[in-house]
Amino acid sequence: MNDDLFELHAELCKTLADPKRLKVLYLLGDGEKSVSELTKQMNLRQANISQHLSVLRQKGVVESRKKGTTVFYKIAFPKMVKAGNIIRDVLIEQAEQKQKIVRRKTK
Amino acid sequence: MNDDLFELHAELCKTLADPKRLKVLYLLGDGEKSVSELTKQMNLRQANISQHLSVLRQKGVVESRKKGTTVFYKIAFPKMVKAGNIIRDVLIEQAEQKQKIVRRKTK
DNA sequence: TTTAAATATATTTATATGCGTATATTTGAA
DNA sequence: TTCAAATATACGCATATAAATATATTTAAA
Repeated sequence: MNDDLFELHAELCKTLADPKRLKVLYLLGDGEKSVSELTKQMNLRQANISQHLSVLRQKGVVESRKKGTTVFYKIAFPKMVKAGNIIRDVLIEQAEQKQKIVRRKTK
Repeated sequence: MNDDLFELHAELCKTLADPKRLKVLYLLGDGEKSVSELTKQMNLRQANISQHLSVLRQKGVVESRKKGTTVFYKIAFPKMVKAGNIIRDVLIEQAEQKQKIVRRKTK
């Protein structure tokens, strides 16, 4: 196993290691969206959204398309995002399990 | 979709967003290992390994077991690591694709 | 060609994180 | 109990990153 791959993998994780960016990807899950659409749905400043989109684009996680003054973003590698969703499902499972344990203890 | 889940997910990604920690998880893939074993295989200082293991343990990614002065670590949620491996596979695919494009262009 | 809308970027600030060094803690053996 | 081995932790430093603010850029329309 090549160490470079761990570097690459870590880079990707770092790219995804931000709740705002994860939410952007979630919102892009059902098709491409413009920056202004994302800005509205995310309740964040436009500059901040652009910064995050820039990170995601540089790392190849999203792609952009320009029409007039509007820029549309979409997910570049759906498969990769699917993997992320699996992780999220595991997290939910975990959280539910913890809840059960807490309930049992407090009974 | 609850925003807390994105926070949780980001936390996990942050935990995995380090090449050393990913390598540790890879090494733990075929069973539990002691800190000293990991230190040897990783070619890092012992303190540094302990720091990384501490992060992984605090986030619930690994579990530890003590026998004498030796502490053994193992992966806590194999399913989660499996998801990580899917991501790695996608990364490899991507890298291979890029290589092909480069080859085509340089011909 | 001016203007406004949409988006991107530069800069600053605050905070987080990894590593190295040194030291503390725990445990078994002498 | 003293010592050594295995592991963990505390501290300082350097670097990376997110957010806010301000400004630049691009494009269409008036």
